[in-house]
Amino acid sequence: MNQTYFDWVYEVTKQIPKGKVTTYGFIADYLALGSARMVGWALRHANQKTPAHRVVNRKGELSGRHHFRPPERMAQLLRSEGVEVKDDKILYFEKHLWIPSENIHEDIDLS
DNA sequence: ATTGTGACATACG
DNA sequence: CCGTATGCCACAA
Repeated sequence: MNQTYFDWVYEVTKQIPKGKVTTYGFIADYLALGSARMVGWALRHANQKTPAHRVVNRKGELSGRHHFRPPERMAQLLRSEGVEVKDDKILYFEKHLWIPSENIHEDIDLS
């Protein structure tokens, strides 16, 4: 099976530690391929194993919550990991921010 | 090949 | 703060 851009997005997303979050832009940046839009689009196709709730937009807003069932689940998952969420925004966003390019030291393998 | 579609980001008024 | 415009580019039809 040919791996696609989507698979890379999933791999990066799976590297996000519990209690941390990152943005669509940083992921796109790390991949140096596609764009932030592609990341969001890819995550829409993400399976349940992908912690897509740890990816938010640049303002720290849960812009993808409508794709969760129910939508409140995204914030719920984040809170359960110690991330404070208020009004669909992450509080102390910078404190929880996790940047792929500064934290992933090994290349992602596509098998 | 062409068109439409985005869970975005940035710039501008 | 809000709305609009533009760039972005993989993917499906």
